[in-house]
Amino acid sequence: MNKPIIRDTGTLDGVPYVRLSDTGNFSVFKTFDCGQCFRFDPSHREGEPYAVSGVAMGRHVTFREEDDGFTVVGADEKDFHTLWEKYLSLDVDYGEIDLAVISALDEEGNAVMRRAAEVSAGIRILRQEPWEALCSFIISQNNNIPRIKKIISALCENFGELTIDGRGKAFPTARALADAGEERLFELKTGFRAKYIADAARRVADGELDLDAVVRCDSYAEAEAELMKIRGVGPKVAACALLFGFGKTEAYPIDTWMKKVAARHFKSGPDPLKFGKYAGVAQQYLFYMERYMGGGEM
DNA sequence: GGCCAGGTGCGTA
DNA sequence: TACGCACCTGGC
Repeated sequence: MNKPIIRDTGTLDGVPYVRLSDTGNFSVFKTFDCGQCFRFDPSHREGEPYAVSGVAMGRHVTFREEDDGFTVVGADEKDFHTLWEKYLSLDVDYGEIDLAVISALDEEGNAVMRRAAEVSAGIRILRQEPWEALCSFIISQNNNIPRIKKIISALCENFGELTIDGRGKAFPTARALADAGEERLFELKTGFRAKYIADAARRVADGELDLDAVVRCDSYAEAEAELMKIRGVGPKVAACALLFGFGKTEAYPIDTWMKKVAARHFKSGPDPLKFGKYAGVAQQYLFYMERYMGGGEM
């Protein structure tokens, strides 16, 4: 695979930026539109190239599409290499993964996967911070995306630290949410999830649950079991957290959309084990096709 | 006004 | 083990 090439660096109104080319088929739009993260929103003006802005890794940042790549605003060259290249999974060969996921099933299944990979081309599985991903997907249960974003934004506003450039609030630490307590969390409209967030925050803050150990854990079953000790974390929430925050690309979250796509396109399954290490990417392609492309009809 | 939203825990057979 | 059902809340 080609490594991204840095075309230009500089500052605009005192804010550093890095412009990149040779980023493969990477799509800012699809990556941030596919429901894997909840702290970014479109920020371009009408008629301008698509851009999203938000806070991740404790920094305020903008990703803007360019004709030959994209620009990161709010980062210098060093930030790009130490933070965003990994965050955006630009070090991963998606060409190779695509080939693997569209040849993992039988003939009929492969045709569906080819279509899903085609409409999802450019999506990257983000490597979000473990605690943020875990907490976010606890909030996501039995909930819709606008409200999920609203709740997370309220948590950040109330309990998050200011970003280093002072333009936003970081995702609150587990300690901050543990100290806030269930009642304060409930007041921020988290609903029945307040006790779940409080339980997760307490376990992490107390060191009872070591998130870094879960990241390092080679066994998916063990990692999943560890997260599922938290009240309110079932297989779906665990899988989402592990996929989007713990680097477990074999995680295969099955939600209502995946049930729809299975019913629509497959007699049974598909069997995630057939996708092996890249089940999570296959899942995201199928999910995106069903959720955002109306099921992938031509 | 009832149903649903990227589920989970709990009670019941 | 396998269901059905309640659950906070906001939008349609």
